[in-house]
Amino acid sequence: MWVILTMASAVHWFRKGLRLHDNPALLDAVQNPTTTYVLPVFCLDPIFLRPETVGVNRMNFLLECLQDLDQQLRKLHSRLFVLRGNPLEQLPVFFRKYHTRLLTFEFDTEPYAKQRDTQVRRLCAELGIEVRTRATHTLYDPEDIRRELGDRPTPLTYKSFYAFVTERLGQPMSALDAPAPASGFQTPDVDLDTYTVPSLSELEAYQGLEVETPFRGGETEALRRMENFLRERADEVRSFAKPATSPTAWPVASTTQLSPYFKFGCLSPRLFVERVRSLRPLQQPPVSLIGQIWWREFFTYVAYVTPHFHQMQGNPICRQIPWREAADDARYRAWEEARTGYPWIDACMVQLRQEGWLHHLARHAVACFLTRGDLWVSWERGRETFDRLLVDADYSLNNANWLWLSSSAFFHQYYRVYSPISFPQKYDPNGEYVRHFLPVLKEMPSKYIYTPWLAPVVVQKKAKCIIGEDYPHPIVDHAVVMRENMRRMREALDAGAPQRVPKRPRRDANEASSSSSSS
DNA sequence: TGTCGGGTTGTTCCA
DNA sequence: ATGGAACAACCCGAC
Repeated sequence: MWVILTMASAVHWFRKGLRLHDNPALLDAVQNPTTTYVLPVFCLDPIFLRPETVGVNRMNFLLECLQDLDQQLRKLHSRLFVLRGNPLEQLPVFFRKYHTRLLTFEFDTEPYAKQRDTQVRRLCAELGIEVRTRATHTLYDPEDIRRELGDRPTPLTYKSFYAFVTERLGQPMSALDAPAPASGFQTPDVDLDTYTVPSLSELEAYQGLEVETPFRGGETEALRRMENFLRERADEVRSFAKPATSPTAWPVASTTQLSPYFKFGCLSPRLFVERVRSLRPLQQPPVSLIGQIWWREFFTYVAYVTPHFHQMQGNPICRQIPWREAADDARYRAWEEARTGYPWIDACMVQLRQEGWLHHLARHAVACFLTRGDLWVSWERGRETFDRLLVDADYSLNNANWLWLSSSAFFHQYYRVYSPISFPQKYDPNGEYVRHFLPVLKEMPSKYIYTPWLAPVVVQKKAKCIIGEDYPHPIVDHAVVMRENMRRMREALDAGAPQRVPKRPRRDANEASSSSSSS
């Protein structure tokens, strides 16, 4: 113990980036010449230890990531130190105990992380600890993009973002290897029985909650899944076109399902891009597999530089739309609890709750239904549900996609509405997906699987599913509310966009100029 | 403060 | 059966 107390240490703080490969901040700690020991740390922040915020499926996934990380580190004769509590309180105690001189971590763009990390930096300055960070959650450092953009406005379309970044920044950095066993990775052999990775049952708030997700956390699993997909489904990788994949494929999904691993950084996007590029010829962005990583890049960047990105109020790129009052939440609850009476929507919501994952187009369908399509409930509420239930819930991507689907930002063709009936019909005419996730409809004839309320009573009886008793009546009439909502959207745009020039009137130039000469 | 082409992933109807 | 137009008409970015 005396020895340890006199030797300086470097701490690598894992938050996301839960991997050993392509982790330059970890390598900075390992290779730092003025410190003897490396202490890999994760801090279980109580702000995330609540099932109302982080659902049981994602919490379990996180703990599995930490277990895997610990095991991988032990192969390097190191280990993971798991601190419990607010990092601003726990880290300094740890720093003093182990004479920390250097702190490294992966740069994080999220608002909570930004303010937390600012405080940690301040604290380190007081303690005389050097801080080094690396931006490795995305292909590029968002600060590099911001610097290149200079005074230009933030690109709000995929194409303009992609064109600008590829032209100005060229290829992303290549992925780095994990630290080798002989890399000088030294971790003191102390506190063996403390700072261990907890099991789910040790987290009080999660006791008694059942884990249903099929996703197993960790870098090892991420790499295995990626290599497996590249090997077994190479043709699909080459021809991959996201809009052409099926949202009803189950149990073998039509996509890679790597999103939970990207969310926690179990898998480096740079490594993924390099590995996919080894297969040729490839489909091109935006629909290609690499194109998907660019969507992540685009949304992460815009979320980073946009104030109040997670809400309508004060968000400069968000349409101001008078969504239904928050107090009137019967519709929201029906949606979240899979009781809308539209089998396609409800089946999706059951899969979301059980597995913590939905195909991208299924997310589109339920998001459109909750907001501009049918229920006219604020996208912020749907965002909260996704944030709690998705194993892959990511601040930037989740908010961006809700902005998109509610046609609040990025996407503006609000008259394109997903039908909860004909949309799933083209992928799954027999409704196998619905029958699996809503067993109450298992016996319903295919003709009525998406519209069971239209089935004659004898058919309902024969299927052992009486609408109104065993399965609810539709909460709204899609054909009717869709029209109403389009009109509402039109009104909201007229009211909220004074700079907008109405197309219809356009009488003459004089009138237009006199009405707009306000300053 | 114009114009126009295009926007990862709509639906319905008709030929 | 598949492909194209009507539906109603948005905003962004490039010129």
